Amino acid sequence: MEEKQDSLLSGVKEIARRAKVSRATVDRVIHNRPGVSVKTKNRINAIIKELDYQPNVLAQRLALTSRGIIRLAVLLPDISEETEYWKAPLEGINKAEAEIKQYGLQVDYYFFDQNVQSVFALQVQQIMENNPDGVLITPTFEPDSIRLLEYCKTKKIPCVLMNSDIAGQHRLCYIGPELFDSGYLSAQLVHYCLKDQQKVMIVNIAREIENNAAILVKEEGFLAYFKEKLSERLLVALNTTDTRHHAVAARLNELLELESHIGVIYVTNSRVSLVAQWLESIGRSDIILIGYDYLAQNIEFLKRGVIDFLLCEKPQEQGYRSVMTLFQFLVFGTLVKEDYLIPIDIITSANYRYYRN
Amino acid sequence: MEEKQDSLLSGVKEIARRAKVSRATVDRVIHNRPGVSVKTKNRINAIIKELDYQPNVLAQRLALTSRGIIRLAVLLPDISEETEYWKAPLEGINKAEAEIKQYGLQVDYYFFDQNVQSVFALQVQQIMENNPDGVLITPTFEPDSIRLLEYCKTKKIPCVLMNSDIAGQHRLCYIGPELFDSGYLSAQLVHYCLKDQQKVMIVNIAREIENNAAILVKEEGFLAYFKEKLSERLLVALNTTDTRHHAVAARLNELLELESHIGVIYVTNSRVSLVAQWLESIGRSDIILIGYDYLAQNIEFLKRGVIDFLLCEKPQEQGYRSVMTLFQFLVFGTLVKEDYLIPIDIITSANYRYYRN
DNA sequence: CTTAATTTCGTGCACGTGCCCTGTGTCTCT
DNA sequence: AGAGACACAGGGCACGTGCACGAAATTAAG
Repeated sequence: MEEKQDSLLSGVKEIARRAKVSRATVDRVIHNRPGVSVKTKNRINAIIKELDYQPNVLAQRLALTSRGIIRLAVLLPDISEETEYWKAPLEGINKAEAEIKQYGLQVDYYFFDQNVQSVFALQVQQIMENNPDGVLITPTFEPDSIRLLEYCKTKKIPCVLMNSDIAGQHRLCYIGPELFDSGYLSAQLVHYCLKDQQKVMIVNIAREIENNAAILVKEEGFLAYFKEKLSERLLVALNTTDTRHHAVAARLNELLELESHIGVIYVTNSRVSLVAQWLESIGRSDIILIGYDYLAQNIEFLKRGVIDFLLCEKPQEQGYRSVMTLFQFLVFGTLVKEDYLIPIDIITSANYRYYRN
Repeated sequence: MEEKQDSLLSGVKEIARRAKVSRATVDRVIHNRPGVSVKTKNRINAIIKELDYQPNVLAQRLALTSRGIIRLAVLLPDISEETEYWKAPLEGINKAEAEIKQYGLQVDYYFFDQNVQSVFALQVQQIMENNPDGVLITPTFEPDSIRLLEYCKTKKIPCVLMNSDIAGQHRLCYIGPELFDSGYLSAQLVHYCLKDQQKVMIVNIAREIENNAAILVKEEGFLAYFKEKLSERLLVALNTTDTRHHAVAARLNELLELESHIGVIYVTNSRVSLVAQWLESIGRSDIILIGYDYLAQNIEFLKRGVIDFLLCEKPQEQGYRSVMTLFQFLVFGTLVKEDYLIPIDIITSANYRYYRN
């Protein structure tokens, strides 16, 4: 025995003392390594349970520092002017990276243009060739995403999906909002604001609407609410794949001509600022405008009362949490029980100051 | 020199190697301890800056384990049936405690009845006698709270205020919502929901209304919105210090008799479930109801559509963050730049599933 | 110049864990 | 009886930091 017999030693030492074995043996039991008889194993496990032993996370990580580096592959849309949104998840990822890089972790970034599927496919290929220890992707294009997921499954590489999900695929977890309920919630807000005899316009602005799962699911949720509580006849839809301002404005003018009793407009993504700009230009401050995401330009319109509600889903936290989940899993083997569904936050001009993305 | 000359040692060792001194000297410089010549100090500081040295938090804490325990005093309302709300901050505090107790930290709890000032005063006295290293309080009664704050100031004990603030007092920081804007936001929601010719009822239910800073400030914010955007004449006020259900219901019935065109009711605290119960009993599902806090009973009414909006201010996170702030300050000397204003979240039947207190 | 006082700096241990090595005793099979 | 497999003991190193103690260098006092 190397230990003093009296005191409240913590951790493995104490277990070893009580079980009258050495630290090494306790260590073997804790890590399920061979070389321990069943009898001893049981005895040690009983003591572990009795003491409710929790390993000292600090010491654990510290000890792990000396081992080899772990490489994470992160696949994200790049940050163009038109998709400023993706800055936020990236910031979250950077933050997580900064926190854990000193513990032997490295993040490799792969970017793609959301409008160009071939680049996405290429980056997926790259990731597979580089053989990372963990993967984090936003599955913008489903077929290639599934290819990557299959690869991860066979290689037993944990993969986290972020921002939108793919049903029925094997993955470590999904971290992001429940998009259906996001649309449903929007409809509920619309309902509260809607006066008698007014109609609602639902606006999709994106280069690829049919391939954009996020938009489609939100719209589905939105429609579901109207079917359930109101009537689909109150809805007027507008889709435009031309995302330039004048094109959007033209379509909106056109439609407003036909439907004069629009009381609320719901935009299914962060492009709501285009509609806000238009609304302001035609001087219609009476129309309620609901859209997505805590972006600088959206907040400006929110302050001025042009945009009334912004729905936000903590993109920064999504990024941060995704990386941390991979980290926890790879380093400590923390098993992930379920998806982490991000809250759907409602932001107005009265509470945006306190929001944290 | 004890170091190998070649490689990428991290941390203090590397600095020591470059400065051609020992780790201990670097250590002294980092912690501003005496015993280092000005020349050496400058040289080391330059290298620290050059390398952008960040201490390894893990190793830091680990090393601190051996030192004496730090005691935190926490002063909270106790959890009675009528104030279930306080369970949440307590849970947050417990969570933080669990995380940091293995690093030599201990939390002492002091509870009081929100209706009995004398107990509060007594507990304040107790805290001062026990001479803690850090203090966390919810300043329900202002005079005694100020007494404690003065004590902390002279003794240089850090003190965090949670849930509501006291203006102009010296303290480490305030962690909680901006209550004025909370009321203001409620009024904004009311405005969106209000139909023509409808009036709004504002309801205060509490034993002590005049002494309850939280209620008063929220009400102020609410009124401010109406003065600014609508008219005070649309408001009907109801105060009751009798918090039993039948008393509240009686007062509500009375008032509804006089004012038949009530379209929205705003309850300034978590007692909103009392109003919800009454609304349901008289079968008025048309009246919009807005109140506070993610409590089980409130959520039940939210699900059933009796309550329409709940404003929530992450009470659990408030507790967690308060303790962690004290911990960071006491253990690492992390200086606290400013108050942490908690977001004001809007919860409806469509997004409550994803809310995290 | 010598000696004491003071300043300046180095060494070694501790924190709890993971993982390696060597040695020793025990049991089983040939 | 000898060989091999197994179950452990015991020690050691590493991770990066904080700190007590002692050694060395410098300065002040005699």
